Amino acid sequence: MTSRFHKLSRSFYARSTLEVAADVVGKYIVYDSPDGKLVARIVEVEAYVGQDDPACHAAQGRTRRNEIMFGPPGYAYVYFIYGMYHCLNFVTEPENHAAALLLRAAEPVEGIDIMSRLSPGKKPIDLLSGPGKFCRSFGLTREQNGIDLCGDTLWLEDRHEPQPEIVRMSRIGIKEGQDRLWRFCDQNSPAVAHHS
DNA sequence: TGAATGATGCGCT
DNA sequence: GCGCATCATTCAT
Repeated sequence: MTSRFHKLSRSFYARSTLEVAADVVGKYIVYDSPDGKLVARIVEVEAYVGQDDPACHAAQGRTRRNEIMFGPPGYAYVYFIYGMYHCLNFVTEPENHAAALLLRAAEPVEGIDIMSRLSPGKKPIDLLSGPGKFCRSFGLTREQNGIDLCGDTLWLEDRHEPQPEIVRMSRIGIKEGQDRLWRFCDQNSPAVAHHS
């Protein structure tokens, strides 16, 4: 039998970041990790869009850290923050348009035992309910920066579920650019920060 | 239940 | 040196 699950192709990412953001909520992220297969349902993302977005890492131009954002779409951008956490992004828009989606929260689906080993003492719903927690529970670090999301290691899947009810909110943890409603959430997910 | 804070190290001025 | 796309803990109400 053929799989009902469809890996998202490069063209999915090669669009306006806000379009991709609205579409990516409710999709699944799959990681063929060294410890086993991990699957989660995406419920919260934030858009960071190019040179005109003061909160975007690419706002000050190209650097060693952010260069993956300037490349072609459909790649993973992983960075280290606050001395102890990592954050995962999906690069969007055509090459030289530096933009990405920050994965803020997801619901664990498969490999919960593995995630719990990486983040001890957490209830399943709290394993992936934040960008730092997601990377910790998935075992993602800067070693995974630059992975091709159209390859066989880390990718997104459409599992053909009904489109979730999406609410747009202000982005979290930034000083400038809070006027833009560029946080996209599944309104009904218990893993979403119910913050303003 | 919400506000304040410390942990901790890299990236860039 | 300073700031940071976070989180867990502490303390106040």
